[in-house]
Amino acid sequence: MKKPRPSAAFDKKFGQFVKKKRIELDMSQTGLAAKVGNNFQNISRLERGEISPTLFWCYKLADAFEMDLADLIKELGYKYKK
Amino acid sequence: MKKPRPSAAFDKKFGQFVKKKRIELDMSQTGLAAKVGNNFQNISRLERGEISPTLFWCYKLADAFEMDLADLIKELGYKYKK
DNA sequence: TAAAAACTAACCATATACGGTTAGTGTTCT
DNA sequence: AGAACACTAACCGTATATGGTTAGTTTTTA
Repeated sequence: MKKPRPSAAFDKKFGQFVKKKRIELDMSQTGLAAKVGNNFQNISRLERGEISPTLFWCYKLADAFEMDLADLIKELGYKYKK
Repeated sequence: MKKPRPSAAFDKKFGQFVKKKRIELDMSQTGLAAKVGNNFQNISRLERGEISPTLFWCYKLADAFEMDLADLIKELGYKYKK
């Protein structure tokens, strides 16, 4: 068993949130990928919490969801505690 | 001349914003690094726009600044245009 | 002025992200 | 049933991030 990234729990929660949003907007992973200039494999990995998205990535996601990143973050509601 | 990352302009702006915030709060790069569990070299790289921080990273930064990430993003005021 | 601290910048090794490919599963549609 | 679509999951090669080291410059402090 290899050790998880420090961001593992956060990434998983964020991925689930993205998936929920995407489905609410009736988009496929392929469709979302096209909007953010990425491929559907990475969308899949993101939603499963396998990767830690950059802030820039998240901006493009928010754009695809037609909302401000600040609002997306607020909706996510994750509170980081050291 | 090697081609810049697509996020280059964004990263630079974010880095400048972080630097401004850090100085306002009278923190050194070393001090900030300690708060976010990182090293000062990476803070330097971040501020110079050399790297593209993960969303998780940004959460810890916001925490070090004692503010919500959503508010930090709002203050940054960057609007991504595809 | 001299020492200490802060920062930039290169380099290196390792970890993670990324893009693409292939394969397999499940669902929907005709 | 068969075809098309959506998704997961592995693999591989390349790019980028990360942590650490070293060196050099600027700024602050004594």
